[in-house]
Amino acid sequence: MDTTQRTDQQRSADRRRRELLEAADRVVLRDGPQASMNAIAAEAGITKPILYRHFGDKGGLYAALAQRHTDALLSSLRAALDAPAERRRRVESTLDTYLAAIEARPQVYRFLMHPAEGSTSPGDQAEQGFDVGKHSAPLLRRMGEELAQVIEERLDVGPGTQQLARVWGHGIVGMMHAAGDWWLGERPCSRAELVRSLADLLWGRLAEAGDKAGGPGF
Amino acid sequence: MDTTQRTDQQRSADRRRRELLEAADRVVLRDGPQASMNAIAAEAGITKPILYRHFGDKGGLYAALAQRHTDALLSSLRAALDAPAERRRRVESTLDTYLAAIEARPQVYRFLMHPAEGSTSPGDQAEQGFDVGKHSAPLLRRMGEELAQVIEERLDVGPGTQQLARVWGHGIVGMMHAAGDWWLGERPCSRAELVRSLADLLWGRLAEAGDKAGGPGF
DNA sequence: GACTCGTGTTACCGCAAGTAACATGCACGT
DNA sequence: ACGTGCATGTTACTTGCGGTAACACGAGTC
Repeated sequence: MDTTQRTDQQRSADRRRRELLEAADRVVLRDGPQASMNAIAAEAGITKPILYRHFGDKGGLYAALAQRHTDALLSSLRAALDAPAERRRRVESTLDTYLAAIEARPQVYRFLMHPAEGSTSPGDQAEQGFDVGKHSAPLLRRMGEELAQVIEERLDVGPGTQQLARVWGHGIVGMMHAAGDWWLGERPCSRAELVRSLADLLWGRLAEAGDKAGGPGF
Repeated sequence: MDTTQRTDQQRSADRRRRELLEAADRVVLRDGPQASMNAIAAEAGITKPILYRHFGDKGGLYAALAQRHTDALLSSLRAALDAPAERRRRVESTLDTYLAAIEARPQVYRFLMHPAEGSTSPGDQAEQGFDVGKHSAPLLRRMGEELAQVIEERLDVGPGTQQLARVWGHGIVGMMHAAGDWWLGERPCSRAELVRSLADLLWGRLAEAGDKAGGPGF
């Protein structure tokens, strides 16, 4: 059994797969998260079963698509995080990178932010019990873990650093995501302002702020 | 046209509506967010069309259900936010209240955290274009706005307070949500530890922390 | 008793996910 | 040259869900 032949087949399959993913990408970009398998197949010039042979089910396609974008975004974020500058500047640049990305392709990120959710396979009966948690998108999870790792590697906050880093990683990512989502919907200010405000929050300006006169304080 | 009769009808309709919502509640508690209209109707001892007469469509039922829980949760949060204690303690208590809630009824909150999303009505063709943004759950939005208002009312951070308050409101809520969601899935620590860590983050411990030796810093 | 009106039903449509089962083209071992 | 695999493609189907139309019963009103 020579491996060259198998490699050939695999290569062609991989190329096809990439083509299909690009078609899917186009459709998602156009139709948002509710893009149907039929529509994607049509865009790719083929029919549904091929998609299913390549990706198993919709979740599989979703996962593959998500990974592409997640990888791309994460590498941008890593670059921002690794740039040679003081910490505050790096944090701001990272926030801005994320926001620029969701601003440029909202439909895609709207798609990415959802869990599998459409996991109601017909024959399925078991396993719908209590798989609680992990309802949030893989993208968020991955970003959270990634940031956690960066924090843990580079920051020294004494004992319990590891735990703290993970909490902070997910927390910061969540903050970024929610604020970004809200901002995208209402556009209440410029991206730069948003970035500054969020960085201020992380820099403890909330804790430092003085109470307003008259109230019970905050 | 006497109004007493109409009031009677309305009252009975309202009671029925509440019964239906409680049935829906039970189903969502059991089946999670993918609870079907059929299942809910069955739980209520009736059939689908009645649900549709009461709530219009699934989004309507979702909205009604969401409002109940959102109201309940928000009033708890407000209580925590209004308690007579120093700021840090109030923030921690608010975080803990939220986390306790999602811990107690994960399925419900999993349900609440989703947008309408199932908005593919059959006859619908228009309006699926670019309604970008507002993809996140009403619950998150409402919590964000609420917190923003509290911050704006009670905090003095100089000019631009209003804008800052809204950004912070949504950001903090997002942080809480994402961290909570992750925590619920992995249970890496106790609720109290999580609360402390998040409060530390808001208190600027990230900015204060020293760089670890050797790395490029963070 | 006919009229209406709210409550309930069955039976259906449209659509999307996912699956058989069948067809075709291309590389091979003999 | 010829069958044998095997990937690629198709059409046609099943299942399940959101949503609706059309009909049926029961209680008050004139």
